[in-house]
Amino acid sequence: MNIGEAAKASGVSAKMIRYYESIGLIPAAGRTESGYRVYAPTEVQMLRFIRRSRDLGFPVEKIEELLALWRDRTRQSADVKRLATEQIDGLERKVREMQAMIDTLRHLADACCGDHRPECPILADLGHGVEHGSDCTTQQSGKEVPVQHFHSR
Amino acid sequence: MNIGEAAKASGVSAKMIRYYESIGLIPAAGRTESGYRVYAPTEVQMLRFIRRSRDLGFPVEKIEELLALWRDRTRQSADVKRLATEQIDGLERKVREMQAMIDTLRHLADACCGDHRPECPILADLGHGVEHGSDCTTQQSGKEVPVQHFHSR
DNA sequence: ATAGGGCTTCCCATCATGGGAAGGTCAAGG
DNA sequence: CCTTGACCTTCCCATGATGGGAAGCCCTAT
Repeated sequence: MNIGEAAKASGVSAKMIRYYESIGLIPAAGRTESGYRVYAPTEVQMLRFIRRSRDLGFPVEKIEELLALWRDRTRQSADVKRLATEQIDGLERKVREMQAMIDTLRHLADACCGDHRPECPILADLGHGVEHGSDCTTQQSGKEVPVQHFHSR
Repeated sequence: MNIGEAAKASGVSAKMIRYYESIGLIPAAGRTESGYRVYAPTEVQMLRFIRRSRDLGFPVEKIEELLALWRDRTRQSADVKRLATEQIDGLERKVREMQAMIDTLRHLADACCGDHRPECPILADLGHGVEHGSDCTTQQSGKEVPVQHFHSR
């Protein structure tokens, strides 16, 4: 099995397989006489493990630990669970950060009528942190569109 | 106002200010005779605009567009709102992706008892996409811990 | 033998940010 | 006046995971 076939079978691109080898995440593959890398099913399985771990957002550094635990028959499942839990916590923190951005953006976008006129509370906020209350509603036909409540998270 | 003061006043590091200048996001600052960059309040305001935009997750490329609209007195607020909405959509997509990872990870972590024994459904899943049903509960004292339902966001 | 496709290595780019070195500048205090 | 320390300048390197591409070798089918 050469690198192209291993790539197809594992879902990891040939480029990435070489990269993982270069940084020592996987052991150096065997070679044919002409220098082509050769992969056995075991190695493809390891590549699939890496692929799935990446899909769950684990950084390569953590995958190194996961692989070590995978190979270690005397591992304690607590160690694996801790890695998974830390990963969950990290993802949740990022989600909270992005959710805060989304909430702010939606708040601003809701206050922007989005028409042909130049008045824009979004730019006003970015530029001055709410300077002149140039809310586009002040220019409109009397119909007040009150700013939405800001739900953080 | 030199670069250090502008950095403090805007919340953008001196390093980043130079970088933004080098990529043309901001115009080249004036210089003293000795070559020090000089910043006027207007420029600090622009830096604060950039800072706030970055805090909302906008990539530099989009900030360029936002700045152009900010300066353009004949802009249409619809254009600003479109940028904001696209940003919201992009963030929400990423949040959904991460939420899916979180759900999968929590599902796996819940199935792992996390004790001293080596049996681990997390590793089993990563290695084989659920091979031998080596759920740790099978080894436990009869008390079944059913796998949680998997809510995909 | 030749063509095409796959393999090899090596370099470059991404995106936004920080670290650090080498050297010039400024202000305060001896 | 000179030193000291804190600042500024430019330039190079690193991050993390990935892709693009060039130059050159190898294999297989025609």
